[in-house]
Amino acid sequence: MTSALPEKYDPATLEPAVTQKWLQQKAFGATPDARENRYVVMMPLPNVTGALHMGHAMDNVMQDLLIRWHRMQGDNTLWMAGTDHAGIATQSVVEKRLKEIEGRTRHDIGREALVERIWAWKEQCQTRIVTQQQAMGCSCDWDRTRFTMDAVCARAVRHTFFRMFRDGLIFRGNRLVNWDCALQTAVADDELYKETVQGKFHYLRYPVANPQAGEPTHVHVATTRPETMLGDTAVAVHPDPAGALEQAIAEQQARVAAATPKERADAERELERLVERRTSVVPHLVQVAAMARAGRKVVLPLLGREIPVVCDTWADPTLGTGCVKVTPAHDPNDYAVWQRHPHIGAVNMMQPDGSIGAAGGVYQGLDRFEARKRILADLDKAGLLERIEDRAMEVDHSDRSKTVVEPWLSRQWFVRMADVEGGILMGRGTAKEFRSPGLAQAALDATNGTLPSLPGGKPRAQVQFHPDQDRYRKMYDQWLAEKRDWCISRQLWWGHRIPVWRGDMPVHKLLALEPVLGSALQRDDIAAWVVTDDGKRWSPAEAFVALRQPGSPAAVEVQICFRDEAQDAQLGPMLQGAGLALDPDVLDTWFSSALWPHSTLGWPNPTTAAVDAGQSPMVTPDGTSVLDYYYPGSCLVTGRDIITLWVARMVVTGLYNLGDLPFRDVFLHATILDGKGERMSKSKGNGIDPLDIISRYGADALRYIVCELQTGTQDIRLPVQAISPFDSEERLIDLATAKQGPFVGTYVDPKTGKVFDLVGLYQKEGFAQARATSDRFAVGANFCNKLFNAARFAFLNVEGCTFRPLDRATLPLEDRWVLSRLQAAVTTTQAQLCDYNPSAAIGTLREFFWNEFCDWYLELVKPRFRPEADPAGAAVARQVLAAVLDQSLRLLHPFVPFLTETLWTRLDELAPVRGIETPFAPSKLLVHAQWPAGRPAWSDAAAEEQVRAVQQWCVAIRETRSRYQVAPKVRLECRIAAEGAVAGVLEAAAALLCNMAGLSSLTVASGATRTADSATVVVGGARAYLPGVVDLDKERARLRQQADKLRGQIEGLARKLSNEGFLAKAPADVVAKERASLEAMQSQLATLEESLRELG
RNA sequence: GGGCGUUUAGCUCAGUUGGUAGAGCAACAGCUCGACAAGCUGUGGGUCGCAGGUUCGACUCCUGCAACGCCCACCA
Repeated sequence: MTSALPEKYDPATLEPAVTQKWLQQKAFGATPDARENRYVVMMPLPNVTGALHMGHAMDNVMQDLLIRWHRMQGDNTLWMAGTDHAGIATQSVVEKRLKEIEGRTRHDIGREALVERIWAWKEQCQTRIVTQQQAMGCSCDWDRTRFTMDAVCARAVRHTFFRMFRDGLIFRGNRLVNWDCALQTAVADDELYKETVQGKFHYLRYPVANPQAGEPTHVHVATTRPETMLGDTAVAVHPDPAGALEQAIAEQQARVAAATPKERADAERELERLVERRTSVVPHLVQVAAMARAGRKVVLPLLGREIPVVCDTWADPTLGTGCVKVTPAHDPNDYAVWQRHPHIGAVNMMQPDGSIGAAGGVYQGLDRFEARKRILADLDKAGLLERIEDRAMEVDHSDRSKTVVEPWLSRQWFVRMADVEGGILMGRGTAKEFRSPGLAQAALDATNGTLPSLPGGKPRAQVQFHPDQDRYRKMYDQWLAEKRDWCISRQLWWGHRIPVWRGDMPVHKLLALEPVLGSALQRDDIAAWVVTDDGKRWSPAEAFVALRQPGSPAAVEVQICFRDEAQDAQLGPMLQGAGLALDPDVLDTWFSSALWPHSTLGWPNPTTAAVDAGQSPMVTPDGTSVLDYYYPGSCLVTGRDIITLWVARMVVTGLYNLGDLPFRDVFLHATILDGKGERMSKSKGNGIDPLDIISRYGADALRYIVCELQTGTQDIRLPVQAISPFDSEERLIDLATAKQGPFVGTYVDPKTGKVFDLVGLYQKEGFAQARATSDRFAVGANFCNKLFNAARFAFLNVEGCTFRPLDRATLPLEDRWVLSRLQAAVTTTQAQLCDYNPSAAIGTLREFFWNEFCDWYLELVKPRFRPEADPAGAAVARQVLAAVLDQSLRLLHPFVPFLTETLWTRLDELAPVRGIETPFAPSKLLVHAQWPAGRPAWSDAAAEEQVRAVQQWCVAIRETRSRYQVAPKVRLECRIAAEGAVAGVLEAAAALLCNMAGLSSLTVASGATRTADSATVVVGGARAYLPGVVDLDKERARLRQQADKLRGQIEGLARKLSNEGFLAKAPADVVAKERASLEAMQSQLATLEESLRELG
């Protein structure tokens, strides 16, 4: 069977056939074997929130590039694929659609129905994602694909939670969280974004309770969120307002003194403002501070609750009124005040849905924004609203629901990231066990090379960031250094349920249970804690002792976690009988993705991992597990936006569970932006589907461009147009200027005013689906077309090629040259890939293949394939051609795998054995072919030098022809006046030059003379005459122009070389180089001048 | 407010340790010559954001400024 190529390059038919072939042959499967060298990449698992966009394409292509490159280098290569359930993100997408399309909320349909819909959505997304990845050529081991909520991952989550819980690293605390009132869940700091809103700053007056003579009757406070006053538990004032203000004034004076003229005015204005407060504010504050010390109170307006005045340095006499209302349950700073003054207490005035709770008195039930209006109106009526100022504010919004988040006091689960007393045992029970001060510290040590050595004394590996180690490590370090506790509970319906049974229990009941519980709780698959209201935490054994002491609390909370899920069913009923219930919350999605590098490999026990039907086993017949073989991995490829969210957490859990890093290298690729410079994202609806690009340009073109775009750390702006679905003729709509439509990912066509759908999610709603396109990818398609056609030409000529050992020294010039250039390309490409520079690597290959191989070599060898040419020469040319094509296909394969694989098959049919001195290693599939090694022996400086001369002459002659508009078909006679080495080279290469420059004959003689109608071509110090090209005026002008340009350059160089400073201080080799180049120019100028004299 | 990044041809971007600026696309002129018009051949185009400094010499190093972007913190 032959695989003859079609006449035209057509990726749309070629690529699916290749995909099918790869998948059928399971070409990407990974199985542990005897090889020591392995290469493992864990795919940054896409969320099942929609289709992939170009940002994912970048991520996937970079990984595939590295994977294919390493696979060809002979590494045992695993690329693990999979998807993330993405708790809040997925649930909110499904909820949003429910709202948009059906106008219903999750509460309308209920928990079960919603979860069911999310599963259906997940299946749909996952199918689409895998389709997209396979269309892009991702060479993942598809038989090991995981999902963060599948049985294998779920078990790892469970075990990790259990271990951390048992180690006391997971705890439940009453903390202020960012509350999303729309989704009704806590969200992490990094799930927030800022938005500037026009808000108002309200000055309120709180009456003093029973004011005494000489005391102010009111205390003034200011707030942007007046409704939070319902939760106020104190008013704070600085303990020493006068002193604090004086200090601020002194600091400002110093600033004025040091200010640049430009800053001075502002600094002085600020100083004046502060000085003015000495009289306008401080006397009042001093009185208030005295009242605070006297234990005086103020009356909370509207509610009539008396609240204390406290002294706290949080209240800043330089700002606002100098006094602050304290709302511990709804403001992080006020929360801190509460921690310093526990007696003031905290009042949570808000319900989970953002409405006012029971503490809000008559305002109960109102939405917070409605309550704000009513409260302001009522305060105004009571004469307690001093004034209102407009003010622009940066307000936190939830990334998922796009609504304002509220700081909200609630009980949540946390992972302790800070150092703990006695440290933490990392990798417990493994050979790599070590002790770390804390989880965050372990991750910091991992990038600083300060992890303790392995038990044998060998130093541990260190995480390295590429391509800018310093910059990205700084980001990572800065974030981790805060060691902030990680809030892991989410009040969602979609995710891993928190596996803790808990409930309040009267102490006498707990103590009565000791005989039963005592022994059970010592098992190593059960962990339990007893927690008191005031935050004490005891192990059960400690609790049984402590709770018998006098003064112990009457009730405590009991928390129990089982290591294995099955125990929930077995022992749950008993716990329920004792008044405990399974925590209703689910885990933060990052908790499961943090485990990805080992959960996917079957940790904690690959032998018993419940893989899906049809998947590859986790353990080979000889007993090697994928976890042992493939962990730790090699390289993590991702965008810099999740260094903190994900990278750091994977390092933490890898060290904690296994005592070893999940990867050594982190490759951070560029971010893809849209035409407006905004990051592509699913939630913004500006992400374009790689399949749209593929359908127009092909996956190889997409990959080529994505590689070319990845230069270093530069973000990539990708202007995108939609192809109008409303016209029969193609019409492009610029997405940077088109207005957004009603739903995410829909836009309005400016011409027809009709809405179209770019993300393909609203067909059912009747919106026409539009494909996106970007002409940037045409460049990639052009390259593929060139590759295709060059190969086609080669195939016309290599048929019947047989291998016989060639002696390079005897090969014709052009053959030695192309092998030398190939060798250079191999070495350079390898270095650039090692350097994580795909753009440079594909640039090198393009340059070699197109500008050297196609433009010169193919043209140079063509004569040898003509029927009248020497058959022996043709045979050698065939062999060299096949060999260079072979190596080129291998080199290009990681970049443009589909086309190269297709061409490889054909090449194998036409010339099964290829090589120069010895045959290259064969392979049926290019995927598994051996990567070209550098062959220093193929470097041939002499051949390169000679071909360079041919090229220079050729270009110079072509330029002359072009200037005189000599038709390409017209073959010119050429006489070159040259001697010595130059003449030798030209004589040897005369045939090549005639062929390339369209010459009928070439004579090289020291005494060559021009005819009257000759054009003159000057290269270096030699001259060529092209008779028959007459126009003496034009010729003179041309030569003069050349000479003038040269004179300018010579003048500059001469000036430099006459500069004594340069001669004295510049390195000798630089001076020598400049001298040589000056001499060369002078020689060429002399020749030009002589030519001009000849013309008269 | 703190930290980081970017600014080079009309566009998108390269430019490794300082030695007079490169590519692709676009533009212009000419080519249907047996692989390729998604191509071939040739041409034009830049005060390297601005101002100083170091140096014999600065796109490159230092300082300041401007514009744009990102991250972190804060905002009663």
